Amino acid sequence: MVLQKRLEYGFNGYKVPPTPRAPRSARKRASKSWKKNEDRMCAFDLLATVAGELLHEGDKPNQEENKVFKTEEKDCDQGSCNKSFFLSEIISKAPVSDSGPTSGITVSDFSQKAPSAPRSVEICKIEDTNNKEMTNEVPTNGKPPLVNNLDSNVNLVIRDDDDNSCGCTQNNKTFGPPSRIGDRRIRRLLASKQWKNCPKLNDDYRNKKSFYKHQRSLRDYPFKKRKLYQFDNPSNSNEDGSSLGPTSQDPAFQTQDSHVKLKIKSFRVPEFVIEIPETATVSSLKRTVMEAVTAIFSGELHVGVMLQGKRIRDDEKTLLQTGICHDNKLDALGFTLEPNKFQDRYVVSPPGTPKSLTRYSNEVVIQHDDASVTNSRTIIGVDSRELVAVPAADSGGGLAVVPVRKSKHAEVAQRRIRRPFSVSEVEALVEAVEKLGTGRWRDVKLRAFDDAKHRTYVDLKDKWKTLVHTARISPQQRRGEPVPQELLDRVLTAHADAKDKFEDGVGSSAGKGEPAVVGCCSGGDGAAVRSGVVAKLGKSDGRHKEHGELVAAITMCIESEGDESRNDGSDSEEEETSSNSEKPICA
DNA sequence: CTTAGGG
DNA sequence: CCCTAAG
Repeated sequence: MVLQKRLEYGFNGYKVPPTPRAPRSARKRASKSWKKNEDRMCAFDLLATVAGELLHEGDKPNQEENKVFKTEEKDCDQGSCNKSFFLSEIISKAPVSDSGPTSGITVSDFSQKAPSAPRSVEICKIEDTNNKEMTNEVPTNGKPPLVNNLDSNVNLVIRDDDDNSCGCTQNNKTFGPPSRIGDRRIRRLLASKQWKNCPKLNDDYRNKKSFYKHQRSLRDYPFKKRKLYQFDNPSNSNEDGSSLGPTSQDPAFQTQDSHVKLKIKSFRVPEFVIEIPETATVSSLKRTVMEAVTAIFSGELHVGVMLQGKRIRDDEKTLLQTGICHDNKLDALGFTLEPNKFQDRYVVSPPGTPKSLTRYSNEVVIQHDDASVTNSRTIIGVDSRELVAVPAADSGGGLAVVPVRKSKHAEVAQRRIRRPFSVSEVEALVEAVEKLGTGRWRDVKLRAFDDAKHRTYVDLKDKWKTLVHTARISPQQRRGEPVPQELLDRVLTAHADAKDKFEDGVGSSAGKGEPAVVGCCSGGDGAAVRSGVVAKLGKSDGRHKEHGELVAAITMCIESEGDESRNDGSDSEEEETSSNSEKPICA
């Protein structure tokens, strides 16, 4: 199930290695499988997860959860809450024909919304993807409480209600340090019950172990089969508090005869701004949007439940008691996702200086260095967020997501995003290798990429590898931003030199460098074009950083939906992943 | 930590 | 890019 999968992959969309540190094999597996879903919007499933589990958990309240939710106590009812994402969820009997175009992520602009829109479900947008009237009939089978219809659809739409500034600020601090990892947060939501009495779940390996174990059991439990507590039995809570054993909760699963099935057909992300150069590729755009959206949901989120426009504060109440299960109006039930105000902050450097956005919650920094690039910028942010200046440490041009891991614990090892080498970088690399030869990547790094923190010597070595490969194939087979033929020729030469040196001890330059190959490369007008590029590029001062110009700053590397799997494979080919559409989006 | 290669 | 076996 997606749900399970998502849990494994974590909140921010990146794979989450098995608990503390799993065997390489396992991690590798996870990594592999993840790649295939890399471009998928995971927030979607995530939300589904939240919603589903929320209900599930709702039946059996627990302290841990209370802590979490109390954070939002001071909430929207006072019109003070800013930044809450309303998830309007409805249950309709409309047969699911097809989610159609609405399915998936829709980025829409809600900026038009009335500033004073009351924080009620009314403002929630409900998408009827089928254009059918949404009804919320209660099952006629006489079953009272739960609106449960296997055929029912639930449209979940996220509405950004940011008009009111949030007053629910640091309350959370009172309730203990929130998890920084969204993924972890979710897990806590899922199995918080079991952790009620476990104060330091983060540090205890064994606990973690059992925790995950239990979690798995939870996840594996067929979603539709999960039962909800129908009766709020005080004694239950007691049991909860006294038991950590996974099995202690099981009875809950079997008590009910009716359950709620939620199906999210679509949702919208809160308003945010993205600005990318016109020369960016469509795939770049996609990636950018993806990252932005992912970022929004990757942090810690607070979940609130609203019924009839009213916020349900009592977490101890059962769904039944709150009436959630009864006559649900179409939009009666709503969820609010509220990013932790302090964790979900983006860091934007002052205008004029390189833009950088930081998301602490998932410890990913999105940076953009446009010191010399005026026409390309990427802004990802959520309005009314706390902004903090942060030095743009990244020297490479373009947008980059740099994992910033501060916690020494076994953190999720996120795959670095692809950051195609710009022509200027290639040039710098070639230049360095020409002097140092291959095999001294450390030196190459120091010499030419010392200030490019995101380029490790391994990266350089890899790049060289692909460069050699690129130089050997025909121009038509190359992808990404074309590398000037001149550079490729030098690559082959340098490579041959190094080879000679090693094999024959002969240090002749040029000479025997695969003639056939060279011929292949220089042939065709492609080379001419590239030459032109070279000319324009001119001599750089050896520093690639100053030449983001060519690389439309957005080094986004979207593997186009179709052939994404190709790239992640072995040789990460050249630049702009989406070589297929290197043409400007407009003009 | 670096290299060198396979994936 | 990642992961690793070897220096």
